[in-house]
Amino acid sequence: MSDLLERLRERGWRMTSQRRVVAEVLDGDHVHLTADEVHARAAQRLPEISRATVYNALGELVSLGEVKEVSTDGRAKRYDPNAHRPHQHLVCSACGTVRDVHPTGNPLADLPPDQRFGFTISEAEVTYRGLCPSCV
Amino acid sequence: MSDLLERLRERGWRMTSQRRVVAEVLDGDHVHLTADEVHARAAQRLPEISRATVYNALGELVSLGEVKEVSTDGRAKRYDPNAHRPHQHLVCSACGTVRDVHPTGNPLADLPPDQRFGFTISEAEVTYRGLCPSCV
DNA sequence: ATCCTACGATGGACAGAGTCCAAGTCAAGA
DNA sequence: TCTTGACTTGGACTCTGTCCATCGTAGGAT
Repeated sequence: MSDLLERLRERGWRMTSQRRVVAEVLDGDHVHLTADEVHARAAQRLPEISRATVYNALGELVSLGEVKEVSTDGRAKRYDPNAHRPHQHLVCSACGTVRDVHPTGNPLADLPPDQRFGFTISEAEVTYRGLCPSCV
Repeated sequence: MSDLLERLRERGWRMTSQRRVVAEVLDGDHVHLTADEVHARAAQRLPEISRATVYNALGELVSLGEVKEVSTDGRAKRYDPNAHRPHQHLVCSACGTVRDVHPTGNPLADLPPDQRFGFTISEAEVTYRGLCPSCV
């Protein structure tokens, strides 16, 4: 079944029903749920799961590198399980929908040394904003 | 004196002591303050200025296009008065410092049509993350 | 210079997102 | 099956931001 569950088990993540449900909710492509959305979906299967547990599990998945946090709008963070293939995000300014996209080129290469100001740069995050087909 | 103040006056922005102080605090280069930081600095000069007023003024400056909102970390938004020259941001993952940078190339051009999924894209925001010289 | 009034400021209540903690529960190894 | 350290719970708390009724004032009118 789920690759994510497999990997977590292999890495010795203590499996509880709560963690399983959170991981299952996040599994898949083009998933960009907020913590509250994850909680709501998890609660459909496990009604008494608490918000704190969801936050804990999400935080651990992020630490493990299995999920990426995405702040698209300065409001709730979204959690993106597609952490293993580098990609960027396309965000609808109206409805907030998020899509994974794969631009050509490497944005890191576009930052010349004299623009790095002594920073040790580790990543470049690109967010494309516009209106999605349903919102035009 | 301040270009920003000049422009605001010309555009008929009703000038109050509070608004003046907020605009003065924001004036300058490489300024990326949070609303609370703006409030703290404004309060040094005008002790009774309220948080609501700062938020109102910031919101209006953003609507007027004189200031850009930047969410670098999913926490407090930062306000960037350098709204007239397009630029991107370099953020220290440790201390949160933000620098304006000017990458070469146009990130919008790096998103091929088949990666636009019917969106009408209006901008591309690039955030470079890494460690600043003081945090390495 | 003074008056008017619509627009702006105030602060306190409220809301949304997230963190923390003490106490209870349970996964998984012995 | 037992044990125990790790996990979960829910409520209190923090931080960021918004809302609103009331009060104050900038700046045009006189």
